[in-house]
Amino acid sequence: MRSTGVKTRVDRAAVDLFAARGIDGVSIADIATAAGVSQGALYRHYRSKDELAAQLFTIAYRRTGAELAAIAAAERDFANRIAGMVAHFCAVYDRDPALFRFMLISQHDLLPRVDDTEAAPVAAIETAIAEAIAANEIAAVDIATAAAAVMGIILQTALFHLYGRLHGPLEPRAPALARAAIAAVAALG
Amino acid sequence: MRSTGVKTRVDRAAVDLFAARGIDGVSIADIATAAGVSQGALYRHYRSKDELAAQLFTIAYRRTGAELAAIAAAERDFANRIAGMVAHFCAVYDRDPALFRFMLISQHDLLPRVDDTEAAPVAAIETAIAEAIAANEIAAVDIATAAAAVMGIILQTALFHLYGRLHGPLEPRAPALARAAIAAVAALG
Amino acid sequence: MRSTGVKTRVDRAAVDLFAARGIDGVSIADIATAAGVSQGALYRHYRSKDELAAQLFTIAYRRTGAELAAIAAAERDFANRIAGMVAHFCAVYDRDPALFRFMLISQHDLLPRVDDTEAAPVAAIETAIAEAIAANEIAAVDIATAAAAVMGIILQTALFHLYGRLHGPLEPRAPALARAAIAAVAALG
Amino acid sequence: MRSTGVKTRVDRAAVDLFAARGIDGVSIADIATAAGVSQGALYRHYRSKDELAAQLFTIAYRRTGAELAAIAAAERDFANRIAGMVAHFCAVYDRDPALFRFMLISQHDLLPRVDDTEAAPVAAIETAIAEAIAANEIAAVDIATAAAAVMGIILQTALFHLYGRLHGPLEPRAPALARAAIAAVAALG
DNA sequence: AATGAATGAGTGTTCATTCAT
DNA sequence: GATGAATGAACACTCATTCAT
Repeated sequence: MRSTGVKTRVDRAAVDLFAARGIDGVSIADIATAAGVSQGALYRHYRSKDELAAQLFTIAYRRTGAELAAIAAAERDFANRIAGMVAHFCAVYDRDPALFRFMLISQHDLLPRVDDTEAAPVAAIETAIAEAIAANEIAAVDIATAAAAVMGIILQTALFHLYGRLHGPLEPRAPALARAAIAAVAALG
Repeated sequence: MRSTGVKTRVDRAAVDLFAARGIDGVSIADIATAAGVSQGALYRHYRSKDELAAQLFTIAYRRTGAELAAIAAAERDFANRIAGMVAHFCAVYDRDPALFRFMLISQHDLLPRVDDTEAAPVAAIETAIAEAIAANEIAAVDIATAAAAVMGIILQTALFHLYGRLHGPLEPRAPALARAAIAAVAALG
Repeated sequence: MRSTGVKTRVDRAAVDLFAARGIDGVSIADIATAAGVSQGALYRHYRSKDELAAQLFTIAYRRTGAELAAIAAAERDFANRIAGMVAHFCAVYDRDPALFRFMLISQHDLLPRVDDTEAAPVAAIETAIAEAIAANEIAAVDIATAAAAVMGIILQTALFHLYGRLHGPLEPRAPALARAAIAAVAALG
Repeated sequence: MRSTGVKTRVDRAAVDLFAARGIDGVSIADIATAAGVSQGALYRHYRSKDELAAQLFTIAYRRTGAELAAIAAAERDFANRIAGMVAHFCAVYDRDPALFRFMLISQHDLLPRVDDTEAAPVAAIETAIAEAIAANEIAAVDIATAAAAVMGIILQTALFHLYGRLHGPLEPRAPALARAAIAAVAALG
């Protein structure tokens, strides 16, 4: 039971600081101080600042992708799948807005490093759309375009919340967002 | 007396480099070299690197906001206003994807510095939605939520294009995106 | 004539410090301070500490090699060539013992980086030996072995001087060292 | 109660690594890993990295000095003493070239710490020369100068071998090197 | 007006050493 | 005794900014 919980504290501090100031706006010294750890200790868990950021991103990204895929697999039709995934996005946001913000603002740098393209959250959405088309639940649409609309509605809502344009938990908004997403996809047809 | 257009070249180089590597990934030396200018000359036009980035962002941001407002003002009903604005976003993207990418990836840092809230692109969209509600063109919806959906559909589409998920000019996609945006807003009601 | 002589002062300080404490025993801060220059200024002339050390070594190494070759070429027989080269080594030592010491102690690290094998001081000695054999001035010996003996006599004498085992300028000792070198080569035959 | 031979393994690993990369190029972690020991365990045998290097050097240095002195004492005349000592140097080199290289490249740092001047290998050579002069075996020469020539011939040959300029075991070369050393000393007179 | 050398604070990273377990 | 996580003081290097020319 050695766990001083160094890694846990480092991860938490890093996500919070990265979310607030961006990866480049945060120094290793900042993270170490916020985590209550020496700078050197950090390097026992991550080989570099780059790896720290990439790990945090990749793990959250893959986990979210896997959760979305599981949710979609558990629902029977397109509408419920979209509703479930939208609700999950909202729940993820509500639970840890800093992590969500970190992912939004660092995706431009870090997405290219995630090669596991199947683990992507967007893949779960694309799969749901593709299957809905195949099952004649919705009209044929370009899958990438439709997925962009769905993700855009969710992520921009989260962003507006982060910017203070929206308030309160996101999860109660999930049903409305799901309806909007489904309508948008239908309108693309 | 050749107007070397130092500022023009600096601005161009800065946008391209910022878009490609992020603001922190680009040094003043990089920009000066790419612009064919000395580092010192750069400081004749901008007091700091921060100011350079903020200026580039703010000007493009306000110009886009003003153009959107003008387009909305020139159209008579909600559907045409959304269509016009969506088409304009697409045109802006097609004309200068680097500028678009610069704005997308640096909004998290630079948006807080733009205090002129009326000049924001989102303000034009919100106004169009508010007026449509007032004119009973659409059902009452939360304006910010609806604006988020509209912007999300547009911006995420642009992002997918930047990430290589979509190809070809965006403008031909404008009508479909507009339909999706309008449908999404309607579904939120 | 901008010359603040930064490079000159950096080179001098670096050689002196490297000679006294070894390359790894000297920090960039040490060199900058000793040269009366900021650390950053140093990087305008050398891309890295490594390159600084390698440049100082390579230039002195090649210059010495070229001078030895010129001296050998100017003399008619083996005895005079060895005498000239030994005298030159002594003169180089007397003029700048720190540079000599720097070269002796850093050869293990830096020699592998000098690819120009013809420019080596040892090459001049080997050439003189090979030509003496060809001209039947001396008996046939293994050239590398003979060159090792000649260089060993010179360099170990310099080392003894650096360690305080010998005193006074080296040049007066040159004739005796040359005799010893020639006798050693002859005895190897 | 298995004598794990921690110290033995540490010493071996340290010599090999120091020889290959220099003292400063090797970390305690490197040595511990190569020796299959924890870093902490290393400090049970040596108080510091400095002390480790100094001990390894000093012990080998003194042992070699003592062996040379014994060899010289066992021979009757100058020629046989030099021959014996040269042969011993070659044998030491052939048996453990890494140790030899370690001593050659670290002598600049570590020699000043060996205060026991009588234990030095060079002392054995100087004694042999001094006694040969006293016994009228050779002409009077400056002892330090003559010792430098003898050691230079041996050590530079070893260095050439380490640099790949010479090949095969050194011991067969011992007689020739001894002749060269004796001739060099004679020529210095 | 323009240059680019110089500055110096700040960065990520390494590593000898310590010490709780 | 042995371990290896933790420390913290270096270190090499970068870069926005200044300023003498």
